[in-house]
Amino acid sequence: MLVCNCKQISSDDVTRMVSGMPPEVEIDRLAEFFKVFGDPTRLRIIYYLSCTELCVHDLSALVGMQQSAVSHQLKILRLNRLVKSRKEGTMVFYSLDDRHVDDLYATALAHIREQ
Amino acid sequence: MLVCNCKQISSDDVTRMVSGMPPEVEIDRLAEFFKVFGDPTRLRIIYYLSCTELCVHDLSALVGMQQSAVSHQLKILRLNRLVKSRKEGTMVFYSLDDRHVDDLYATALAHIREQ
DNA sequence: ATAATACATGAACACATATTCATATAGGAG
DNA sequence: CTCCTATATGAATATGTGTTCATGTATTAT
Repeated sequence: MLVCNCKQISSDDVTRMVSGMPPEVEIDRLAEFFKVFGDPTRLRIIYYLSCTELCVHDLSALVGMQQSAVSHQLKILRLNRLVKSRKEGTMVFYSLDDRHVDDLYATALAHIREQ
Repeated sequence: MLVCNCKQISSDDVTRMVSGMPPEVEIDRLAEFFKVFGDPTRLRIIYYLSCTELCVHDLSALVGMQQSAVSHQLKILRLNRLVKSRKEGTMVFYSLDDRHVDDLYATALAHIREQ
């Protein structure tokens, strides 16, 4: 790996940086994970589920979208282990399934609220 | 806003949830912000900049992408105030410009590393 | 002046993604 | 059984996004 010498970065430093880099698989999973939060509809769903457990119908009423759209998004959230579901009769109740969600939410909110 | 009564959620609770919901503009900015982290190339750039200040040429060598691609991504990072730039002659040095970046990175990494 | 280097940017293209529509499945009521 | 409700899912479509290519701008050197 060649690097220009504009700042005279030693090849040791380069080696350290490159080897400290998380493996590609992890970077990809990380990107995938952030992408899940990168959609307003999913963020609204996450917000409402942070208030209380909700069924799909209630969620779609609250976010003002069709049931199908909400189901599709819930599947993405489920696959990324951000929500879990519980079946009760014909209904499925969803709730948050990750203690990191609130942290991420709060940190990101702090960022965008700074000027 | 109508909600089914499968869990007998009081209309007071609904009002509280709905009014506690961040305004649409904020949700959109939040999604936009997370979207910035939702790309492997940008995550790699962020990682290298978390090690040290770097010029565009070095960055493109490190991430193994064309200078143009890196410039495009740096613009996105700059517009979202995650990196700042400093000009020195013909070169432009980039560095991280947000104290929340490390937090987000660490929290998300903790999530994906759990099982 | 010209040449060379560093970076930025617009256009184009390929690919991903969110929503809608239609339909399928599954459970409960009659 | 049939009907209805709740949810899931595949296909289609419109929109968004990342990369490349070509080119533009700016600074330095000769």
